Amino acid sequence: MSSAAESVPSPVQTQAGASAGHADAVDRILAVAYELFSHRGVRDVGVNELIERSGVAKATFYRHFPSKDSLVLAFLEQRDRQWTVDAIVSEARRRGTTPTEQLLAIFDVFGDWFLREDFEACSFINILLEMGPAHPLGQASIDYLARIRGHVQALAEEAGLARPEDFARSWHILMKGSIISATEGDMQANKRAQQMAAWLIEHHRS
Amino acid sequence: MSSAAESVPSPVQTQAGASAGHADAVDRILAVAYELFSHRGVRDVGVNELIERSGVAKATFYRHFPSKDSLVLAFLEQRDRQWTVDAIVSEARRRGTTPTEQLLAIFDVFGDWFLREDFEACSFINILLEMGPAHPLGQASIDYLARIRGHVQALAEEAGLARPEDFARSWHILMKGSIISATEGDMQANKRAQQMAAWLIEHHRS
DNA sequence: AACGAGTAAGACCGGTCTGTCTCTACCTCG
DNA sequence: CGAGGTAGAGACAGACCGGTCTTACTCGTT
Repeated sequence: MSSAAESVPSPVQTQAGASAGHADAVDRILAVAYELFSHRGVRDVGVNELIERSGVAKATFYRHFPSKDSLVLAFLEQRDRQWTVDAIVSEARRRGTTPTEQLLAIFDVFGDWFLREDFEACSFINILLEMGPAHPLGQASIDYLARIRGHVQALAEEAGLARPEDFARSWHILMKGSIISATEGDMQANKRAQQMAAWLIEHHRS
Repeated sequence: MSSAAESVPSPVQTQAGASAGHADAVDRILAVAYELFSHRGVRDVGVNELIERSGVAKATFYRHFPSKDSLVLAFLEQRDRQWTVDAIVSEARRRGTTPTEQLLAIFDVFGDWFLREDFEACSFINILLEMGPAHPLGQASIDYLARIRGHVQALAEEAGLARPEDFARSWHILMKGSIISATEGDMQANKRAQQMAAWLIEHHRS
């Protein structure tokens, strides 16, 4: 179940005392990986491009990440922190005052996100569909998607809605569907989903 | 807009008069391509595997399809016929008597489809996300997704619903979101989407 | 001053990719 | 019969893949 966030080489405690001169190689690799994986997926990005863009030797790369897939796992964890938590959930909580407002604000945040010219869709969906649900990276993506549902479920409980888990699963259908529609070019997808989301809230009151 | 269904080598009128002895090579290639592309996407399937599985020489393959991408375009067209039209839309129309029932029956058909052990998700979404919306194959996928919306819009018009295009776009969000949820393993995703779909119909009456 | 750890640079390996080309066999039509 | 088109089989090219390994350099610590 929670096999997603586990043994990925933590970029924090890199090198206990022997902190090398330049910016840590691990940090540079992770920054480049985030940029490339989030916009182009996994298979389209090769190890050679990753090391060239991060100015790192191949041996250094493989000292910190035993395989390309392990770097992808680290990217997914980073994506959960920077995108799911910081960019979406925290921002939506900030924009609303009541839990219900905060829930609906998710689709306002989506609206701003859809308009970015480097809109990259949801990496968890992308990688799940790219690798398939049986692949370890697909499994990890499923775990992180479940974490997103967990945030929604927490807000539903704060709002006192009935059957919070069912609510979160239906809500997530609206989130994912609107992201695909935005990828197709529908810039009003967030508004359409938000309208249906309001009806969903209404039917979960009581 | 409608650049999707165009110059793909039609498997019907292959060889006007010089019909070769065995089953047409084009038909075998297309059958194998449908099986492999629908379940594993584009990049995971190589030309060598395609020709081996269809018992065809490489030169024969490239005589009929100038590139791998052109075969993918032919697959997308076939997918539109066999899956969108025959398996989903026609089946949903068969299951319901009124246009409203036929619309809601889409999610009953989805329910049966989700339960298949070789459930392969939506090839148009898969390839759109795999190649990106800027790639020709991603563009073609967007076109075929628009055709799906066209079927929904037609049913909405038959049902006399208000703003049929907006209705179809919202409806499509539910279809796509439930497919992703099914890929994650939620076998009730069709029911959740169907409930929200009923509310959507309700709000488009008048 | 000497050492060891970590680094950049890049050659290298075996394998895969799309796409081209050659060769031979067959079948049909004139 | 013979020509032309289509077929299967497969070698080959050129690029790229993930991953291993060697070399030389730069540090901080002792």
